[in-house]
Amino acid sequence: MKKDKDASTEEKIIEAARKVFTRKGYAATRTRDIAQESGLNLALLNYYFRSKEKLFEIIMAEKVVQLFGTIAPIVNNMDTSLEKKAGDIADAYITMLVNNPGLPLFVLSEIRNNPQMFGDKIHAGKILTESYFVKQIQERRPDINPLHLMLNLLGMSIFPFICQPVLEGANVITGRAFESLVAERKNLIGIWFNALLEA
Amino acid sequence: MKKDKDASTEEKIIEAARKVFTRKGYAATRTRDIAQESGLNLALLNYYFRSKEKLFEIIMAEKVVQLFGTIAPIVNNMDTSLEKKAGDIADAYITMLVNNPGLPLFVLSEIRNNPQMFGDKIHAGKILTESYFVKQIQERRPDINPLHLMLNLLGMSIFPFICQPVLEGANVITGRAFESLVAERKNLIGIWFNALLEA
DNA sequence: GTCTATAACCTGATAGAC
DNA sequence: GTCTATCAGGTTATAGAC
Repeated sequence: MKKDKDASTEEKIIEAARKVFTRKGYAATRTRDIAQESGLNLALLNYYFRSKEKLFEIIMAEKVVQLFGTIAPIVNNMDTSLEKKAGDIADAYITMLVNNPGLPLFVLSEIRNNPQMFGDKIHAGKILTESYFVKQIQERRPDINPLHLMLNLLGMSIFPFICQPVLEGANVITGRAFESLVAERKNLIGIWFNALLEA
Repeated sequence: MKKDKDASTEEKIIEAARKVFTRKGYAATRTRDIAQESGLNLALLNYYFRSKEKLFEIIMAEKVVQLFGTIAPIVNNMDTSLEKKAGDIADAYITMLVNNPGLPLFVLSEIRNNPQMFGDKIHAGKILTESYFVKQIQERRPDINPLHLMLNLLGMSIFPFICQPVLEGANVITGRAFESLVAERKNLIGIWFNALLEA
């Protein structure tokens, strides 16, 4: 884990851009915010990255991989059971999202704002339709569209983080308590998913 | 259902603002976009609503009520069982969201972008902690934080709509097929929620 | 490579004719 | 009430000194 102390100027800008873009979205962030957050000045952003848009594309590509790539190795593992995979997926997502709580809302909003910009760039399609995990679901429950169960599993893992700003704002559950709650879910979701497989 | 033909100028602007704000979010919409969408000119927006921000506040307040108010009458109904309520909530949300698929992503993003602006304005707190529905969950499963089951139920209902732009963009499921899929869930979610209650 | 100053452009809001 | 033209301020990007 490199720290700011010895980070290159380029890396300082990237790190600041990560923070600001993911917190406020593309349209609402000002390049001045990124410059200030990085402790550097505005001109350097263009010196290193040519434009706000180019800088954004770098961050966005990185975040798309982070969101959709987290479970890629799990869903195509041919050596684990359906039940094990479900638990692994929940665990992987929650562990990653506790450190990046704003990630899903950021990526999904930006895709909404610019649908044509992605499309093919997202391997979510493969995970949701062609993965070994989906095949295992189909074998177990040939009577139901496997997408239903995928959405339930991903929703149970990711949805709490999408709601976090509301839960915080409405004082339903905040800070550490929220983190404890989602940590509990690492184990519960596997159990719940099994129940859904039987239902 | 009034149509544009006899809608007042004020209503034309509101209707255009609804469309543009919910599709692109506050920061990314230009008042010019709203003017064009309404078929009117820029100056009229300020004539009727003073500023972009005031116009936005009207739309946002409306959308917050739409998102959080949809299930308010259901969760406090003292005459229905836990199981019935779960099915009713799924049905109410999905029915409403098929006509407003972008609503959750819009409202949740804007709250993230401006957390302090809301906070108290959202009765989500009451629904998630003080509703009769939550009491019924606690009675049935005193061993688990009822928020877990609320998040699962709301996630199963709402999460597919949050993913819709990705599902469309990655060609996983589009248009009519998506609508059929979520329609199926109106009945399935009640069954699934019962399974979670037992798990 | 890094900075300050500024150009070029865009956006929200208004003035004023009709 | 509605429109065109325009202002004032902010934002991205660049020029040019160091």
